[in-house]
Amino acid sequence: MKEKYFESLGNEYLAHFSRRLSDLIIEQASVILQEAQLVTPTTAISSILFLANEKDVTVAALADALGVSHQMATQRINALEKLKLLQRVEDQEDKRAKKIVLTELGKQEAALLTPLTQQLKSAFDSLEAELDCSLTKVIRSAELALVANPLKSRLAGE
Amino acid sequence: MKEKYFESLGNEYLAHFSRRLSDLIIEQASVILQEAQLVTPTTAISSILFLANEKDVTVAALADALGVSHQMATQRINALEKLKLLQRVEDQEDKRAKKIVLTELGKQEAALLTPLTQQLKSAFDSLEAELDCSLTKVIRSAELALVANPLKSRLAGE
DNA sequence: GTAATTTATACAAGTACTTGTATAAATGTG
DNA sequence: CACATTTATACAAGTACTTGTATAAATTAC
Repeated sequence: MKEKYFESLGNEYLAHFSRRLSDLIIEQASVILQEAQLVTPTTAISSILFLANEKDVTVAALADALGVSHQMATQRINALEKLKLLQRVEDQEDKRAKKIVLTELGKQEAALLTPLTQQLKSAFDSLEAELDCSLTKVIRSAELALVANPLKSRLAGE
Repeated sequence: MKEKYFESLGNEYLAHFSRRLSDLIIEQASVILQEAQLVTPTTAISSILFLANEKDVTVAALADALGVSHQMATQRINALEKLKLLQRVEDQEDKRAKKIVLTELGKQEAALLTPLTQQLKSAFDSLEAELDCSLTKVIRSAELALVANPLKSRLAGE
């Protein structure tokens, strides 16, 4: 098989490969969720589990906990609200804030998701064992390293 | 500093971290391109360089070379055409096909991009040296491993 | 040599994310 | 206590990708 041009590319293609890996994982995890009759989008698993375990969660609290922007949290919540997995409830003390609570359907999802998440963890363990590398740790370290010392400051001759 | 909930998450959050790394790299690389007065979007660097080095490139050839879908190639070409970096030219032999050629502006970009890409490579080398891990290789290996043996087949008890 | 298929391309809509902007309620300042 | 600021939320548009659908030209099949 002739080698593709992109296969000769090196680490300057890292963003591309990293994005592809992310998309692939989401795709493969979605298959598993769908087969388990779950409606939660893969990217919302962590939101559902967090809401199942915490009380008095606001948009801001969810965003902070999951390490995403408020805008992202709003959009994920909108998606889950459409799926009738959660509801926004007015906060009586602070009328700006809204409490986010799982519906009955949402709680059922959470109950099914919890064991599935454990299984997914073990699937990723199998992957990391095969690669002989703690992929998650390395990727998170890379992010921290780039935040501390961005590409610009790593250019030759700077 | 209190640990965020998401920091306690393990590899089941791999897709999220991988996506974040990709976005961060694109963001940081864009800064460098913009400061160099370049208009090429980061994600189109490889397209520009490929077109600068190859003749008679069609949409299909570009997609194949870069390892992306035809739809993606079409969209990237559309974006670069809007920026006046390339043109579509009717193929006289095969009237279905269109040859993609860089404009003068596109060639200027390519001339500036070539040395910058080398610098970016060394910046990534510095990152990999710091991590003591060939990040690109690991990420590509992960993708190949997941294609060969998807998450579903890695679930405990299968 | 007409019909079915394959090849080459492109548009449109959907997902997950971003930034920019907006609005309303709480808080802090003089 | 009125005015400015901060906090909490949300909508809208833009990017990079996906899938689904469409169209036209070349190839193959009989």
